Amino acid sequence: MDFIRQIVAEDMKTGKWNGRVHTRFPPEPNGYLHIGHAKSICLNYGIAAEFGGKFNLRFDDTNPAKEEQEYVDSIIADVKWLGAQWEDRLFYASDYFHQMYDGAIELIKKGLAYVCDLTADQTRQYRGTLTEPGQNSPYRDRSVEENLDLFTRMKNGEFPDGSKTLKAKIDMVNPNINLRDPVMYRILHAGHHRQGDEWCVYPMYDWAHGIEDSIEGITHSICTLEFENHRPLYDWFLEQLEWYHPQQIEFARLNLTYTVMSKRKLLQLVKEKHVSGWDDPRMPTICGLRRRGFSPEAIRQFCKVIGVNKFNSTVDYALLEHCLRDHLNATSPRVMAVLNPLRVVITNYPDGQVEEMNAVNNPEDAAAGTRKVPFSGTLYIERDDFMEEPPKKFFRLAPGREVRLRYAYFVTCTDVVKNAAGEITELHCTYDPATRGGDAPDGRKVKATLHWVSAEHALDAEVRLYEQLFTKENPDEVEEGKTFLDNLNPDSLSIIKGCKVEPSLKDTKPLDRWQFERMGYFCTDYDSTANKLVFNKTVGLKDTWAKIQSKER
RNA sequence: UGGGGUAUAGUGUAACGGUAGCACGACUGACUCUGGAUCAGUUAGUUGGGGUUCGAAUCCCUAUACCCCAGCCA
Repeated sequence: MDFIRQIVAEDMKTGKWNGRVHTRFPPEPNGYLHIGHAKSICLNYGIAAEFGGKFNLRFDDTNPAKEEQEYVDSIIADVKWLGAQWEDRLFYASDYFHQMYDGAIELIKKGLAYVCDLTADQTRQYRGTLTEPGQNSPYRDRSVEENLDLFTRMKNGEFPDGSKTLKAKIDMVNPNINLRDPVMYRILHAGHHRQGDEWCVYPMYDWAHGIEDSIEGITHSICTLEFENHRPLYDWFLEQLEWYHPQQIEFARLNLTYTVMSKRKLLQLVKEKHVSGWDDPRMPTICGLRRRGFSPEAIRQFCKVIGVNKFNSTVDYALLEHCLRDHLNATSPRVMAVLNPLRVVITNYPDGQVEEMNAVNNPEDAAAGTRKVPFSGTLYIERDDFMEEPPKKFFRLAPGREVRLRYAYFVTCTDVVKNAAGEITELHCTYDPATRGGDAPDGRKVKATLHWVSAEHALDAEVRLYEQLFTKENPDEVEEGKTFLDNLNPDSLSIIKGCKVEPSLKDTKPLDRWQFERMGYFCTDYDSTANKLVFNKTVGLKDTWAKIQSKER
């Protein structure tokens, strides 16, 4: 059990919150959610679910300059897709603006907040530095009446942006800089995506967040490590207000190898078109992973196994892939698809004959049933499954060698047909009619089983292959003068056209997940239509042959 | 140089004064109509130095390293 669940369990035992558990996920709608957010969602929702508590989805929309409805919509869709349930508790911080305003008036009346006329620049100077104390603002000792009057007029829009702020009167020499009279409100004559033009002052995070949690009756306010320095402020505001006071707990955010997670950088990748959009299958965004073919179960399992801690760490991307394969293996229907087709003619197969072969849909799941796959005298197999001069450990097809065509027949390669340039254009094989279905009655064995499609029945498809978006485990590790963009992998996307897939894929819909036998897991793309099938490679199967090859190289 | 945090195999984590365990990865092998899956096994760790204790990853001292904080962002 992680340290946060231990705290919650202990609180349940002592009755600290009267047996309640109430968590929340509070995204700012200024970007798309990514796998790091999934960690937080799974943590917060998971704790609520496990302890019989409640979970809120709340938009922390206190900065109209950066926030948009588009992000709100995507976040709702992503949290829902991940499986977290908030029932009727979808909230917006901006709906609490009146309560925040009232709270500010209260603090002014207690002499704990004041209107300050210092500019942003001056505020910075008065704050001091990490090692030097700050100085009191000359406006710090205004009377309650004057503060009330000025703050009201700030709210009414009488002053221009940046001309005044409301600050908490705490301690300008505190070693924790966050406590040196932090700004509670700034003037922003900006329309809010939900509140319209009602407000000319907007609350800052430190002031707003505790109030939001307090209003919603949150018990455990779980956030990331960088807010640890802010906890004294979170506590201070709620103590002075004497409002209901949740406990803030911080945990380490997720880092993943070969991945950038900062909103700024993800936004840059999108804006500068290094990727096709927020849902580019190479992006670590939830919508990107979804389009890539990830399942919510796989992401949830990943969030479970990485654990929760207070120290920074970087999780190996291979662990994510492991969780992915694990779930996809159990659930994905198998299908045969030839990505790089090589034509095969079965020379002794009766002219014009077509047979329907029985194929298992998912050997991991008997309930998935079987299907028929058409077989004929002209087929396609994978080019990589044939070698004219096979090295020792290559078990697949080669001249004179017999292999099995999955669910069909044993075939033996008799001839290699080449064009003028010496490239292999076609293979001639013979088949053994006695091996129909894939088993030899005489018990003889073959070392390989190949996937195939019937040339006449196959559907054309485009397949998009992906590699890591970055070439370095840590994309932010760069030489002087370079940026993470210099670590972009130029080969992260390759598009293969002219792939041949079995006819059962005819009616596939976007987001359908498949295993292309022996190739990997694939997901039907949004771009796919009945006339033009398009698949994304989610992740390859573990490939021992590829490993042998790369070792010998 | 101020304050707040954190250090366990290659990676992610557990052990809460009592045999350092699990997972991923890597490597062997078995099995297999997916070179998948499955199964069996191997590999490798408590940041350094002191102390307390019968006994320390755990408690104390000390050193070191890393992360966060000087937005009218969250």
